[in-house]
Amino acid sequence: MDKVYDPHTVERKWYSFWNEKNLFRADSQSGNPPFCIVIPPPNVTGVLHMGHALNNTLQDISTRFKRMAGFNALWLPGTDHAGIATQNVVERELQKEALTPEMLGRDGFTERVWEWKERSGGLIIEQLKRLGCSCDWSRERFTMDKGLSRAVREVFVKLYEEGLIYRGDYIINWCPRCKTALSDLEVEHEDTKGHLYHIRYPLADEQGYLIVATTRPETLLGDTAVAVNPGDERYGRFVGKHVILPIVDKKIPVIGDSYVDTSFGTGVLKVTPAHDLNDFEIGKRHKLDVVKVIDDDGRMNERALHYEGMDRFECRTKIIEELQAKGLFERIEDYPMGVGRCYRCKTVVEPSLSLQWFVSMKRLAEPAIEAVREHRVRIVPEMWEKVYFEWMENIKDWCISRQIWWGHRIPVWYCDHCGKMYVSREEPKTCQECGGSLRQETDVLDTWFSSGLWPFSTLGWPDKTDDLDAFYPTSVLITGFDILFFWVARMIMMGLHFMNDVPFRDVYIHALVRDAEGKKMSKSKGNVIDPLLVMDQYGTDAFRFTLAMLAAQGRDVLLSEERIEGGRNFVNKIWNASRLTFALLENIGPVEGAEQSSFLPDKWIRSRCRKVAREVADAIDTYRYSDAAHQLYNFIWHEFCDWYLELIKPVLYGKVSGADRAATGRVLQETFRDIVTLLHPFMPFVTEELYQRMSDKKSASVMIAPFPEGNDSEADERSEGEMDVIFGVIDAIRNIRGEMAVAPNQRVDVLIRAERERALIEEYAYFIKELAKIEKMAFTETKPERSAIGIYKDVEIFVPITDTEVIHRELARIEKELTKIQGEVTRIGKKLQNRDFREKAPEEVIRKEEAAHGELLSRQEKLIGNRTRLEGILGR
RNA sequence: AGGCGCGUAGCUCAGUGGGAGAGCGCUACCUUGACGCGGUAGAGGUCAGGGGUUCAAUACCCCUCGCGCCUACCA
Repeated sequence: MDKVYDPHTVERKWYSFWNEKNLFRADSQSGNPPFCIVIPPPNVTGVLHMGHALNNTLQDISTRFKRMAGFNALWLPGTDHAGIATQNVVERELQKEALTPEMLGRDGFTERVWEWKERSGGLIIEQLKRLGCSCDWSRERFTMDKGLSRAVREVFVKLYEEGLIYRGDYIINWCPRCKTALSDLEVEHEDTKGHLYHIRYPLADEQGYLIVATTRPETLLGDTAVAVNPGDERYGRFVGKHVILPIVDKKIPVIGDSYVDTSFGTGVLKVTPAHDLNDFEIGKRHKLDVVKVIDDDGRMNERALHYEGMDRFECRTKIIEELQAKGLFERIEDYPMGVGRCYRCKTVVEPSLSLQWFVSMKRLAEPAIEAVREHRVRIVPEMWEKVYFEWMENIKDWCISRQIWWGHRIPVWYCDHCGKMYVSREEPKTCQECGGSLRQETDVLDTWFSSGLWPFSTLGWPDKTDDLDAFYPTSVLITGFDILFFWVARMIMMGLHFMNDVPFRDVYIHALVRDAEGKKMSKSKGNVIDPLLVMDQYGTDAFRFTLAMLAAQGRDVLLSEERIEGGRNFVNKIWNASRLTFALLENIGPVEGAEQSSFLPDKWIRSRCRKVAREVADAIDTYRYSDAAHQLYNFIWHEFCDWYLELIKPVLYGKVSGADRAATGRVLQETFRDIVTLLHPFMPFVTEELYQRMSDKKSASVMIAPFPEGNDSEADERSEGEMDVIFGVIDAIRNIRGEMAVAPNQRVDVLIRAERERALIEEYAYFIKELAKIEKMAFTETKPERSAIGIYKDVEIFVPITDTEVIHRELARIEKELTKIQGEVTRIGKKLQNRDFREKAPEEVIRKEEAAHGELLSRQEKLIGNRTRLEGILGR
């Protein structure tokens, strides 16, 4: 084995090994309890980024753990067709060939997208495999495949029949770049520095004008009224009169509507029902005309007079110029405002009146709110429940139609002749009313419409399948908070509505990955760390383990190369520990028939290992991945490597007479196997490599090795307590050596004064001497004069001092510690004298404080004793 | 505007109603027969500030300041 672990040589081989052995596969007929996760399907256009890496690492940890713990584990993978994103990608590709979608036509274009999908769409799946994901690839799904498309149609038709889907004219968010409607969630809000323009609208029947304040002067061309608050003393009298709409020179009414805020702007509101949600509502109340002046491509249309064909933002400037020229411009002031942008292409979204399809949400939301309130779906961390409720309780109808070609085409047909509409699972041939020919609706559905069905459509719905029986509801959904509304909430609503049961029992919401400065990683900021490069450079296992360590609940994950380096060092540490372990075991030969060891370090490490196994299992089960990883890190590095391996070296090298080498070898072997097994969910590749090298492996793969049973009742508290004494004594001696600047390789003599612990220390004297680098160790009844003192509980350790300069150093050290102790003694002493404390604090706390107080006093006394002796030597 | 979250060692972060922790960084020493991607020891904190509840607060409540995020139809 190499001195340094090389991930590249081992990682490749094991993934195909698992695959060939069919270890990823779940069985719907299995008698084992089910555990199921459906993957948040990445976009087919996607390449693996840090968010995916974290998300899928956590899913894999849970899945691998549950599989090893005896569950019938299914991690169901797949990808999302990502309507707008994918269409954009293919459009860009066409551009290179000087083609447009229009030139290919709808069928030609979608064919191109499928081609593209077959060619490049599998990239992210391959990257997930590199990450080590143990998905059941035989069940991989795609939101546009036959089965899922059928599920989409079924849901659309059912909801329509139930009156929960409707079509109508409403103000929606329009992206002039993508040329499609967007749902409210697909609009990103951004604070920008805007302006408030004050414009004069001349009165029609008398002198003067009303001054209107607006952030969007270009929409003036579509104004059909001016509104004031009817109770406004300044303007009330104008209600019912008219003003002349500037530039257009058209008479429009002044209306009274309580929506108008008298304290905002001038108190006069221009009303453009076709380009503003509130104006639209006002327009409905007052039956106003609706004049659309901006086209689907963001340019002014024929209703915009001489501005026809001009870009909406250029028009804004020109309109102001024209108003100034006409003396109708009052003034301009800075005004911070929110601008909506398309989440795909960042173009400023245009609120626009449009005929679209909607899902009526209220009735669907109510049971979904209940389900979370009653914890039939448990959201972890709980804090996200509030966010969920907040949104669900104020939910608005969902615009689901998109004016693009890539996606599930809405299953609605219109008769060319009589206009009758058919909503149907199967394509109707001709109009039943008049026999006329039918044309299918050209719009497709929002991608999230099909994603919302994912937990049951992937398991075979609408058919009744074994998979649905076995795995629905799924166990847990693991995802980031950024798609809580987009996806999680909708799955809960759809699952309840169509399956009559929640889609998953738990939702674990993990943090976002950010850079070391806490900034969101983005290509434009140039602060992205590419997970694939990281895996190349540091190894997949190191990367995964680092992510798990950083994935504390409810916090952002700040990733830096230094952290990953730490992960790599840990993997390397394990690698080297295994080199030693294998060498030691080979050295002593077979250990299978060995006796149960009575060697204290053996009993101690077994006890610790069982506890850690238990804690790791608990932590993964409750999504505390970071806790689990830290437990393992500390146990393996600081207990197994730093202490245990060092303690057993002399035994296994045959330097301790009377030791049962085989018994200790057996414990080493068992413990090492446990460690590798416990680590496997976190670092699948090295652990498989090491497992396969073991002479005592229990399964064909560590992937299906039983997860070590942790059991607190088997904890060996007595052995742990005794080891603490040994550790305490060694630490005390090392501390003195360090403080007195004794070189690490220089052996020292020590005298030990102990009563109760004497037998134990004597028994393990050899090990103490080895680990603390002691030449001669002896016991004493009296306190030697010329020595430095180390204390562990009642045990006093003396290291003789020869040099006067060292005496001064020791005195300084004692002084420093005494100061610290004095503070503590005073603090606890006060507490113990407090009558309220003695009366009201729990018995246990009082005893604990008394014990601490006593120990401090005894330590203080010992230190003072030594100080007095040393000062005596110096003749003070 | 409302909501949520966060301010703990130089940096990044855990943590808990009763003796302040980790990783990295830093200092000193060390080729101890697995590992320098290592070992041993060490320095470093009024747990943002103020008030309250409590025998006891870094932790629970309120306020202030600073930072981040989400939701929102005030033009």
